[in-house]
Amino acid sequence: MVNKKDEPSERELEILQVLWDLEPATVRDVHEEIAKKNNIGYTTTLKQIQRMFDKGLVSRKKEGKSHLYSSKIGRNETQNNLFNKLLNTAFKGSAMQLVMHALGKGKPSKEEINQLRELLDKMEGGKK
Amino acid sequence: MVNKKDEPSERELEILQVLWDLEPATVRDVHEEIAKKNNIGYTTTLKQIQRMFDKGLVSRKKEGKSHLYSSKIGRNETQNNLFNKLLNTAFKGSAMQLVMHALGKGKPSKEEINQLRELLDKMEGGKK
DNA sequence: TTTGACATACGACAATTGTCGTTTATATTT
DNA sequence: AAATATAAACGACAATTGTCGTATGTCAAA
Repeated sequence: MVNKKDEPSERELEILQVLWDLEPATVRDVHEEIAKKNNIGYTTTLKQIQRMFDKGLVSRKKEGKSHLYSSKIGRNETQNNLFNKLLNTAFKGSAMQLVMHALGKGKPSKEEINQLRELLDKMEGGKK
Repeated sequence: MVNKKDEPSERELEILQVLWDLEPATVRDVHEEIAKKNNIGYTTTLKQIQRMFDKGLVSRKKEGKSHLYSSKIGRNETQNNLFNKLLNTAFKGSAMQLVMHALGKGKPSKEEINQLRELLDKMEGGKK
């Protein structure tokens, strides 16, 4: 279980996002999604995905004339990595600061606020 | 006020971190810090900083034979940008999800928890 | 004023990333 | 089977990044 630290690049992350929702998906599928927001050619997406395959970021299986791709790293794991990176670089490891920051931004609904309170209670309970 | 989207690179961010703490600082100052964690040469850091200067990420002023550098973008602004990026890419814009994630990780102290509760109260208050 | 000791400036190089154009392979439709 | 779509494979190219080595400038001590 060698911890390969493959931080996906910007575009790669976009592609992974799509895959996590649609997988297994063809290059075309992914491209259509990506192309909604970015004006790039099909072969660009194709190349990107192929490189991801070479790096082992995604797996694939032949299906007719095309390939069906799936991500090899999970959304959760990736969130975790990126989160940690942000935490350690920009926020100097202070999760609290990050939380405050996050709360300051989005406007949580009443429900969400309560949900958070509960979580806090639980955390406090579970502590010594 | 042209919104130049200069996401600092990995290394650049490291350098900014140091600058935010020490500025105004010489290349040497910054390098000594960076070198604690990374085994790279002085000219590497120098070059990096010079490029940052060219890009307008930092400013400088001659002081004797060396230069004193300062960051031109604030820590806060940068945190904001990076935070947003993470939010939109990996967390699909759900700040709550990110908050939960963050709380799940670090173990906030009792005090911090209370601090958070207060913040929640305040937020709820400020919402219709 | 000559000599170090540093600091900066310059230029190079490899790897990665984002983008394509072109060619080749493979289904599918006549 | 021949023609037509599509998908994949290749190879290219420019920009960015991380890293240095070498050359040049400059302040300060001998």
